[in-house]
Amino acid sequence: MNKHIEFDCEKRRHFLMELYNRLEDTNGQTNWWPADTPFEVCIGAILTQNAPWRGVVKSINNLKENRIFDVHIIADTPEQILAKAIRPSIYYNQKAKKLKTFCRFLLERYKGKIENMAGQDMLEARKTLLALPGIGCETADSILLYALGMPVFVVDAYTRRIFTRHGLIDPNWDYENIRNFFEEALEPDVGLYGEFHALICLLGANYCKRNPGCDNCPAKEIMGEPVL
DNA sequence: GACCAGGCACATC
DNA sequence: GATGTGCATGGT
Repeated sequence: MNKHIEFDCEKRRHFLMELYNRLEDTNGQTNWWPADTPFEVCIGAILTQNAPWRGVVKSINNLKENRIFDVHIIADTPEQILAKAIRPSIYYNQKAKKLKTFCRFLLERYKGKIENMAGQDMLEARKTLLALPGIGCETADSILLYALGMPVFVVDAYTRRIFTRHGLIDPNWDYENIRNFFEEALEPDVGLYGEFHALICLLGANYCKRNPGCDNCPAKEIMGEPVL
């Protein structure tokens, strides 16, 4: 027995677009992901794992100020030095390893440029990224969408929490189930996916964190009363 | 001072 | 294959 409301693709598309438009009306264009280069998107995607974004900004600034922010230099910098620079991102020892592994991978396979993955088939690229240690579904999809401009819907903790809370997805669904929920219903539009994910994150951070009743939430009218 | 945030890997059952 | 646990900062 599923607890969530089931609705066909067309109705779902309608609903999601209504939600998207409402969130955009409230917040405007987010222009997420904030990064100067596709490489910076990748580094940010790894650093933001279970960490607030403000810490990631500090970490990236530290890397830049220390002139480490370069694929060759990160690959060759001792973990301790990296860890010190990315301390504000939490789990800095683990993440220092991840950054080095990722940069070495880029150098070995793509001449140090993530852009060189862009010609690859999307599913192949996804598989390649997921095979790397430290890159899970959300991180891989963030890289595919925001660094490579591939139409993948990024699912994060907020997406799960918000849509579960309102009875729109099943609490037991895994990452792929939730991704399909969006991708089946929406056109594969990179701009739409990028903005939608960002708006969901804003919604989560501003209204859902410690507000089970969803008071004052701009999307409540469309999403309905919380059921969980 | 407690709580928890835009995950992931690995151990254990 | 499902569930639990370590990682370990800094703002509220």
